[in-house]
Amino acid sequence: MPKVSDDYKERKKASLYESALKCFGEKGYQSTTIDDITAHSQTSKGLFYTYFKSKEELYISLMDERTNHTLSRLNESFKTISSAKEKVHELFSLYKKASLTEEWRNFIRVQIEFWVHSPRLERARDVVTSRYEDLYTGMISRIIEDGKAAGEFKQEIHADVVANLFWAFIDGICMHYSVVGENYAYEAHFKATEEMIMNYILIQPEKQKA
Amino acid sequence: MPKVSDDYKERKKASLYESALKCFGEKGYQSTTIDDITAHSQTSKGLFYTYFKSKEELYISLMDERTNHTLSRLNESFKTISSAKEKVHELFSLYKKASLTEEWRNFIRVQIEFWVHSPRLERARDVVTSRYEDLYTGMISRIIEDGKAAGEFKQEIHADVVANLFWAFIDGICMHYSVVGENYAYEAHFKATEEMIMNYILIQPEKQKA
Amino acid sequence: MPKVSDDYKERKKASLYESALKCFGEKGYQSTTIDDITAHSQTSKGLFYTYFKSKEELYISLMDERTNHTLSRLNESFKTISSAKEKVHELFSLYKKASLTEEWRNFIRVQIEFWVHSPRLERARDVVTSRYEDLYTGMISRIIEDGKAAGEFKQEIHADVVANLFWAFIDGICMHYSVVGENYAYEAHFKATEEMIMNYILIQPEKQKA
Amino acid sequence: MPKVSDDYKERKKASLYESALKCFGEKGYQSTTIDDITAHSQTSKGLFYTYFKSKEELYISLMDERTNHTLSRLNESFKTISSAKEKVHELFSLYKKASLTEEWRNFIRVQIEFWVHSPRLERARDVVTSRYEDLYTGMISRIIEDGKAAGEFKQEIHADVVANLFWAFIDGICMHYSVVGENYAYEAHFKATEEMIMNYILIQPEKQKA
DNA sequence: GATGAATGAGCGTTCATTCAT
DNA sequence: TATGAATGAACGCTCATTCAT
Repeated sequence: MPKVSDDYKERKKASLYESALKCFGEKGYQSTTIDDITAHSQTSKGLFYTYFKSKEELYISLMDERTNHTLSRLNESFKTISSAKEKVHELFSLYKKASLTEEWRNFIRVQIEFWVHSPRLERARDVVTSRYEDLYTGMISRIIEDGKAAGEFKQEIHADVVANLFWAFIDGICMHYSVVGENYAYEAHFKATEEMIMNYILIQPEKQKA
Repeated sequence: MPKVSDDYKERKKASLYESALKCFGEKGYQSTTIDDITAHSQTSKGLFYTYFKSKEELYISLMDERTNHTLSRLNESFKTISSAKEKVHELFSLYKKASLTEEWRNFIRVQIEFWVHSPRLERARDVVTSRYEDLYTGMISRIIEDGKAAGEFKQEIHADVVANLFWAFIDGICMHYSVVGENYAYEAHFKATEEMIMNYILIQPEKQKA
Repeated sequence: MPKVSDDYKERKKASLYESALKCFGEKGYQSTTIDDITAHSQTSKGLFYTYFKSKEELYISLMDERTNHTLSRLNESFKTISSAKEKVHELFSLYKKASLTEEWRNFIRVQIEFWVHSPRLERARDVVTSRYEDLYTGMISRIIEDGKAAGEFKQEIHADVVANLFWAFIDGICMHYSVVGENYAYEAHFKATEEMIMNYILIQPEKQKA
Repeated sequence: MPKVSDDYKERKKASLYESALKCFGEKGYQSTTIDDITAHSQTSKGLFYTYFKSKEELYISLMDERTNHTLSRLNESFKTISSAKEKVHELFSLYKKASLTEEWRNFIRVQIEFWVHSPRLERARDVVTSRYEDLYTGMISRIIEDGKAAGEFKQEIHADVVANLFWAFIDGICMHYSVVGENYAYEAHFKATEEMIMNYILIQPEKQKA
């Protein structure tokens, strides 16, 4: 079955990515075997290795790919929004919405495991540092700065600290949610978190009255 | 005679716990071998299995033990504090202080890995659920309720939500910190987080005045 | 039409032989993969299997072909030489000359590996036995007998023993040379070996005079 | 079954060495599996790895050990012999005697395969170079020099060339023998080779007469 | 009790071979 | 005819666990 279209190969690879994500989420990276992944993808062990150099390479490139993908989707969402405040609100809405699916919780579990592993895997460290550190935090940081410049946010807040905290809170909530499961009132939690952060950064209109 | 023997056994076991924690933090649970642990503890593989039924049992009971220990230390700290607000402040101080040591970051890494694993290990789920859910969150929840009753905190806040968020934030920050390492401005982050939460729960006397 | 096709096929096959020889010499038979060979030949794995039934079949037929080829070249060289002594001298000259090229050392390595493998591969055993035993040794043996009949060589020498030793010495030197590499003074070794053998078989005219 | 005597371990290791040698000779290094070796030694795969870091390490250390062992046995044989000529004769006798056993032919096959592999295995190259180059050839070279000094051997011969050729001839004969098997008249071959070499190096008494 | 030798299931990875296109 | 995707048996190596001493 040779000479196969690039599109076909793309789909094969995507299917392996998806299977890997599923299995990593269910059993963890280390406990997932190549057989698990290929069985889930309905292919053979051998074929796996024409797409990926090793299990580790799959892991890194999977996380890299998903992280990039999420990032560009976030950036996409911001295109039509001009207000910094609205952008922050949009972020919370997106996470609130995403959190509904089991697939999402699965992804979160994989992501966190990847993070915790990352200090021990050189290439993972790169992904975490360059993607998370630079891009994710940078994105929020820029929004905050924009909000400060536009007079929406307080001048005294530190954009970097808020950006870091934003992701720390999101990840903390997601982690708890992914562990606790259905019983976790994630909607109420996201709502309260949004309030806390907005309180912290927004110039409060009621203060004007006083 | 049995007294001495028991004491000796207790120390052996404590030493194995300590070694396990060290290794788990450095290499991860799965990558740590029994040999790693016993070598670090200067004992033999055989002895290990007189103390623990399996590697998994060690894992669970280690985490159980540490979680209990931390919990009682926290409760201890609260004994001399009567105000709810001060208790919350004390919590932040404790975490800020602890974060300084590498040993602590190591523990955080193990803890988070344990959490992420927990949905896949029945006994781990129990520990996480009963210890974290019930005790950790319950402890904060009770403080909040006390604060509400004492007129320190707003009536409209949900104690459970705040308690959950408190741990979610702490864990999120710690996770990022343990991954990012030295460059993470954890003190500034803890400070800002404390402000956000206090803002959210405290009845603000100064606003009334203004 | 079939002529052109056949010619094309012949060239393809020759190219595969050449690539195989190169790779076998560099990495060894077992460590050479079909991919190595086809990549070096710029063809596909599929095509390989239209020319050869298996990797082993290629190995056998490659060695068979090269052995035959070498044999006929040797015989060719003898056509214009009538004296047995000159023929033996020519043999040494040929090997001395050949030894200069890296390509040749490569071939020697492959040949020796093939020999050592041969007791374990039925078909290889055939090639070694029928080609080497019968033809190579036979060729020398006949030259020796001719020399004896012509009064050039001593009557008491055993043609078979000398023929076998001739190849044993050549192979021994070549093997050491192929392992030791550039530092091996192969020319001096060939020269001394020729002297030893000539001394052993030649009727020494000068001794009579003295 | 712990706390086992050093002697016991020594025997275990020796048994693994012996099994490995047997299997390598029969199937070749690459085709021999760890299971082959441990099955022959009646142990388990796991135990193998407490004695050897890897299959390759076993290979190298096996060859190193055998080479050293042979070398010291040769040196031992020379202790009671003072004449250089007698030493050379002793060498031929030893090889003639050894050649009788199938075990010996097996060893030769392994040795030659090791040599041919050696350019591709860094550690093997070391063993071949330092043991063969330095010790084996050096040993013969020194005997030749002694013979020259004692007036037994011709002054014009090059000790190094003769030493190298000695081993080249031995290895060439052994290689052919190990391939051809029972039908190879090794005794006649060794006898003729000894004559050739002796002729080449000895000062001939009959020349004195003339 | 304390040790560490012994076991073997299990996993990542390779590669000769097949065959649909 | 030519390609290279697909397969899966096989192998090197690891490691939790057992148990003889």
